[in-house]
Amino acid sequence: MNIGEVAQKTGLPAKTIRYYEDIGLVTAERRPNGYRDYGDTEIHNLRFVQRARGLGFSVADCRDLLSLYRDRHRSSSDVRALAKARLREVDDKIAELQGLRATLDHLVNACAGDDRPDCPILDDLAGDQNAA
Amino acid sequence: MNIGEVAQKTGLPAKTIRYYEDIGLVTAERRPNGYRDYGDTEIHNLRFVQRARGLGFSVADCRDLLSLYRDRHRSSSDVRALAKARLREVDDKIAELQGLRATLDHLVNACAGDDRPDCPILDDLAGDQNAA
DNA sequence: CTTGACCTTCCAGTGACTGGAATCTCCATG
DNA sequence: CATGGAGATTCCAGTCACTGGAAGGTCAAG
Repeated sequence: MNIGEVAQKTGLPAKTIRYYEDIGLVTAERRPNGYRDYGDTEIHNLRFVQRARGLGFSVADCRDLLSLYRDRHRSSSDVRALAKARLREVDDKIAELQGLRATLDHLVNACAGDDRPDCPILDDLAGDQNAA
Repeated sequence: MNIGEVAQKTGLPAKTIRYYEDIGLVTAERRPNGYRDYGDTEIHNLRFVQRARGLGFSVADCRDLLSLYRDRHRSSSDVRALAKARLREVDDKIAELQGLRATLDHLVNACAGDDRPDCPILDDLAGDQNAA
């Protein structure tokens, strides 16, 4: 199967698929004419990576997950550790963003948003103690 | 004031301060010896950028915010629009991460995490319909 | 035989820094 | 006055995960 068809089937851009080959994540055979040739296994692996990336795993994580996936004798605890670490990252990020959200919301509500120049948002960014 | 002192006062790495000058965000005068020379205004602007970046505004946003800050005749509505756009971004990101969190949490709970190879997490990534 | 779609490689750019090398300036001490 | 070390300068390269674009090879249809 040519890369274009794979791109259509998976929804991954051809550029990205080539990139994954460049970094040795999912490689393909070559035809005599130099074209990449994909089979079911490669498509499967690409979708695997696509899902993992969708869950926010780094490409390095994907590499580990793929190799665990291919290892029939892995322990599920190894995989679970990766997932838990990712879960912690997500939790941290959510907490951080919720803090930001509160501040931004506060500032947006404090600001009249009219034609006048007074702006508690800028006052706050400027470090004005009486701001917002 | 030398860049090192500014770095200490603001907590910004000297590298970052130089970078901000490179991209024309916060510039400094030069002494005859070529050293950058910072005054209160520059420190103030650097802290302004630092706070805005802390709220997740892009460097491009910071540029806009700084120029609005310097413009005595700006309308607060312009600033408010930027803050509201940023708030929306944050909300979207939080929603996305909460979706991921739910999936990850589900998978982590479904996985025994022991020495056996069975792993619902990998099954799910592999697209196994009966997974997790 | 030509056209156009599709494939190839390689180089450069993204955002916001960060690390490191080579060189220069300043100040204090011997 | 020489020297040493801290701190300043510039410039180049790397990060992460792609993405865009140029230049050129391949293939099937008309």
